[in-house]
Amino acid sequence: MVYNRVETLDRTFAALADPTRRGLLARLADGPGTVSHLAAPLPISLVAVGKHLTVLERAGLVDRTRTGRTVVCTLHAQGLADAAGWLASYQRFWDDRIDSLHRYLIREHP
Amino acid sequence: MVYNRVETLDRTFAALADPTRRGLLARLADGPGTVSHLAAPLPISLVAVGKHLTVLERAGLVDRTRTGRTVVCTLHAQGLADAAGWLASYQRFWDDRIDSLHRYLIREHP
DNA sequence: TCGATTGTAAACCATATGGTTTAGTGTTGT
DNA sequence: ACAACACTAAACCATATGGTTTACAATCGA
Repeated sequence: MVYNRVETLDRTFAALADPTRRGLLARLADGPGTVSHLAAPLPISLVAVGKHLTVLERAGLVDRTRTGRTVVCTLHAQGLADAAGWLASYQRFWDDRIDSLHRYLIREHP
Repeated sequence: MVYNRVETLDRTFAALADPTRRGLLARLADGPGTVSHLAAPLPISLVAVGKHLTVLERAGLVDRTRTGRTVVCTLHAQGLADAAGWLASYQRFWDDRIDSLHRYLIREHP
């Protein structure tokens, strides 16, 4: 595992520890959205949502692309895959029915 | 999923966000250990390790059982399984890559 | 052009986190 | 009995986090 990956895992798990951010990811799983659109249903300010999106971006979980004056956010699953890959190394502790090929792919091609 | 699980997910992901705690889990994957034993190779105080273990216990990731004056810690994978379960709902966002890699391996290395 | 819209930056606040040192509570071995 | 051991609790400190309000920059539409 590349050393830099450790810091990324830190950021990824820390990003996932907040329910607002997990909610944003769940929303983005249905498709891209602008910052305003993502913030609209939430009970916090637009500024706070912007900060959450910055955290998610630094964790490698979302991409932000500015087009004009709006910023469209999309799910960037690499961070999620990294976190899942780390957890997969512990899968034997709770799941006997493991797909060995899947584990092999995670391990050999992270 | 039970509603209360959300707070547990918060604690679980937050616990996993610290490299010292991930190291403790990796160590515990090889078998149980006392607090002193777990702390010995680490460059921080025993007190700090004890706090980390409290965090891991509250996150449902380790069990602590006192026997005499020593406390033996064991991996409790339910929290890890919960986190992996949450991530699994996003697996379709990166599984395509795994599938194509699988097809590549089958095609190039039959 | 100019006001409205979209988003970020800055400053601020309360609380949480990760570490320390020092005390304290049991437990063990001699 | 009692000193050493294993761990936890308490107090403390520096920094991080999640939220606010206000200010700012950039873009769009009329």
